[in-house]
Amino acid sequence: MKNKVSDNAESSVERVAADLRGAIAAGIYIPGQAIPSQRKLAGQWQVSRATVREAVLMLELEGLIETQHGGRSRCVNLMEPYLNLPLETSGGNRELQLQVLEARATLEAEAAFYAATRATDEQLQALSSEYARMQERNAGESTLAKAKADLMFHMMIAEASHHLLIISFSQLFYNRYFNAIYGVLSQTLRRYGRYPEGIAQQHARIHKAIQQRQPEVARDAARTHILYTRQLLERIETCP
Amino acid sequence: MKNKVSDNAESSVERVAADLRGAIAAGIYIPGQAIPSQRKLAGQWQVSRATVREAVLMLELEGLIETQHGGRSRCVNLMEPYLNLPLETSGGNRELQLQVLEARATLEAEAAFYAATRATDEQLQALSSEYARMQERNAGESTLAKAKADLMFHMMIAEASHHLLIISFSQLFYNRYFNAIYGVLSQTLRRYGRYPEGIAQQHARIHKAIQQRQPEVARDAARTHILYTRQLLERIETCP
DNA sequence: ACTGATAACTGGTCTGACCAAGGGAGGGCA
DNA sequence: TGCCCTCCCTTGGTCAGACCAGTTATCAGT
Repeated sequence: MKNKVSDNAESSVERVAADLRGAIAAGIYIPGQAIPSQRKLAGQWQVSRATVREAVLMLELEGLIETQHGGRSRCVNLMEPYLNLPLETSGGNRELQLQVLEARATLEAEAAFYAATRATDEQLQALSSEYARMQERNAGESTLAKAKADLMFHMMIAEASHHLLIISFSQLFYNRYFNAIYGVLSQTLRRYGRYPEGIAQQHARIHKAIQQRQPEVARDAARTHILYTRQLLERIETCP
Repeated sequence: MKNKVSDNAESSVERVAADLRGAIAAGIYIPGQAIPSQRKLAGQWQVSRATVREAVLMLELEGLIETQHGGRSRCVNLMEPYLNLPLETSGGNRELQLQVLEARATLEAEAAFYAATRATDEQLQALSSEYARMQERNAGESTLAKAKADLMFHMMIAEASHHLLIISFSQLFYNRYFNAIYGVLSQTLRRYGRYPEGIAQQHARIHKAIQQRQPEVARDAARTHILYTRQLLERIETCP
């Protein structure tokens, strides 16, 4: 008798598609980043390219990846269609900045949590390098460069979370609200002339927690960090 | 410059998929009925079987067709998942019978309309043959046989409509409510000993209108026919 | 440093073959 | 006669290798 529901004898293409879906969901392939070519995937899974093509077609119809003749196939950002918020983010709108930072608090906290849980050793190492680089850069470079270093640090944490939704959302978030977020940093720097003590310490705490794989600590550290930033903005607003 | 929206240079697989979709939507392939094999489709469209397979896969993921290893691929009934109504249709439930006939009035009317508009010449000829056969059978066969002949006549009209939704719905409708519908016929026959005058005339009118390709007339004739049947049921109910 | 040709990719399609599973026609059995 | 079983053909699933058509990175020449 056949068992349609839990059919163990799944076809090759379904197996490949499931693996690929899993890899994407696990953040092994980052949205916007190219996935291996069909030929490589075929070799990797020991199936023919025809089978890989059918699997890739399935994922494409599901909206997980997109292909381009001649170009490489890449994984799409799942949040793209759902994040069409107005982006008048010259950095001047305080209310929006505050809201963005509130949303970011949750996002960063979860990203840090999962990064501490699931980051690969290579990612931890890369994060460590980037952290060191950020500290160097902190002494004597332009505000923009510091902002970008800060962004890179947080983005790497998001990617290390291996969580497709977090990665997708983070990408869009940082792309669209770069000004809103780093307008805070800019104003802070203008006011204090340097990073406030807290930020460097918080970055250190986040970094340490992730490196030591302490998810709860990392989540709390990230959340505290963002809310601290938010507080800075409020202070600037109320005490010009 | 590329035009993503109205890209004229669509790929082969997309063209084949579109054609196949069109053929199914046009009722060329009836739900439940097998579509040509991939090899035949490949020959038909002058493309490779790999391309056909990708097109078929697309339609399968869209839920339009289903494939079975070794078996033939067949077009699915779109309404199946949406028609899980209770089917206690022993033919005794008067209220349900009335409701069914009301729904059928609209369904048959539209089917007749589109049949008169889009039936192929072959289908008109087949319908004519079936109509003649139904008349012969009307003189001296079992009630069940008459009911089945009646059903066949209406089903052929539905198929000639070349309207996927009408065909899908008709299939399920007649399968599930056969008893509810032909309980009416059975009771009518028991009461009058033969078909009421009206029914034969109405069948003739529907048939004639479709043959002469008069959509409006066909629609009206079909609607009148079903509502007449409904009226019969009410009369039986109120005057036992 | 910039530009333009070029070579090395990529995805899209084709061919022909084999395997495995369903389905129908026929023969054997009761 | 009627049922069941087997065999064979067709079907979908997979494979290998090839070619075409776009993209992209490289590198020589300006």
